[in-house]
Amino acid sequence: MTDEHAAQPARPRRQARGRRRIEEILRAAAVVFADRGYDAATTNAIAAEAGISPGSLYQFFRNKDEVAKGLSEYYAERLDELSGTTFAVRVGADPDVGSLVGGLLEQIVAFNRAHPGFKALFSRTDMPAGLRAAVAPVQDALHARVHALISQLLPGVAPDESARVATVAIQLVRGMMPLITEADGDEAEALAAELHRALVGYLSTERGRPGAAP
Amino acid sequence: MTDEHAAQPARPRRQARGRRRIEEILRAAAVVFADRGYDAATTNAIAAEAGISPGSLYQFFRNKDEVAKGLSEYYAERLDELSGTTFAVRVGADPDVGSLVGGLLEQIVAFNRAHPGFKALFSRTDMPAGLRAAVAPVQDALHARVHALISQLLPGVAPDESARVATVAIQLVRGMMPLITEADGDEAEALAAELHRALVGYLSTERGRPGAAP
DNA sequence: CGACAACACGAGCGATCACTCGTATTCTCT
DNA sequence: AGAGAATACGAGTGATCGCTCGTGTTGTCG
Repeated sequence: MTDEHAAQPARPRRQARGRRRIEEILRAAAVVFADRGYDAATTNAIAAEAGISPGSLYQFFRNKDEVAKGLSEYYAERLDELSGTTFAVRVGADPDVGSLVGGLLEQIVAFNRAHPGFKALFSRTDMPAGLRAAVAPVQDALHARVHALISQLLPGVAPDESARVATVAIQLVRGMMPLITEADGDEAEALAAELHRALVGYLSTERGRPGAAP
Repeated sequence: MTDEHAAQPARPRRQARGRRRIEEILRAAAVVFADRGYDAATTNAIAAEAGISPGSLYQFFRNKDEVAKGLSEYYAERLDELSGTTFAVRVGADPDVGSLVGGLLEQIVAFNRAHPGFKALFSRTDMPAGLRAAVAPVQDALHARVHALISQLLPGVAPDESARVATVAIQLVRGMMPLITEADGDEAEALAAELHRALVGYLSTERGRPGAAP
């Protein structure tokens, strides 16, 4: 939520009250995005949820896309907190793909449940241009992390191929996440288990030197 | 595009001209949905693309959601044409999952390329309520077909589990399709190959009686 | 305290969009 | 031919929404 290197128009020195407001607005935005989706969410509804006036929202965010950007940066920080424990797994000589993916998936599902607004910003297959631009940096950061992990898992694979594998793995998870988070209890567990199968199956397929087809 | 059993308000007896207009409107809707997405598509833009006035569009469709519904039914018919050749595969005693999935995938990718509006209606993870309702019948029909196929592929699996497998398989494809259709040439091929790996890997994982781990 | 900036308000502006309505033209059926 | 239905037009309506602006309040710093 910190705000580095600004653009040309001098940005205000935030007071403590203002910083609290920003947090509150992002919390409200998450709520509204979560249950109406980004397009249907109105800035007035976000302001109302935050308990402030529409004008006040624009004291802190230039427009709706900037709110989405702020929220996505917030999520990026929350993900960074996980990365120390989750993504920074040291893969040994003989990695157990199943339990590795299992542990990761469990945390990712938990994260999505804990942050219902997350999938409104990240788990969309088609995004309006403004939203896409707002979340792109965070998407890229996530991809870099997953790519690093995949590279360790598939040591012999060329970087551009492992980058593609990372893209695909992320996309598979993104596609399934709405199904999982919207299902209840047992069905959610079962769907998560299916996603686990899919990922493990995917990452375990032969990917050797060209020419070898079993 | 035929129109069965109407609701209570008596529907007009369509003339040949009207039937042609409906086709033209759906074609226009596909174009506009494809390059702006459903939410950003305006009914006036659809009318303009179809070369008619906004009022004329509403001679044939009650509202925007009905246009989406009409288009999704059109796509359903196109998919039905494929089903004779594609989905009605007789699975032998020893099915080759790889080539089966490969053949299917090839046709599905081709279908998505040939019908750019398709993914705007079907490959979204979050849909506005009206759109969801409009495409639900077609989604269900597609699910039934895939489920039938999966049941043949996984003979020992209980119906509710194979239904879930069908849901997951469809979702994996839906998630990947935008990536594939928006990539160009080689990258699209590579991504399709990755999706193929993922599906085959997924459908080939052990799913037997509990307790048996290789 | 004085002054200046940050924060806050909420009515309302301008633009957009789904959809309507009055009217005119074309088709179909007898 | 003539009547009624279907098709066609397009300016316009009502509602929504992102965002602004004038004004007032609170915090900060000397």
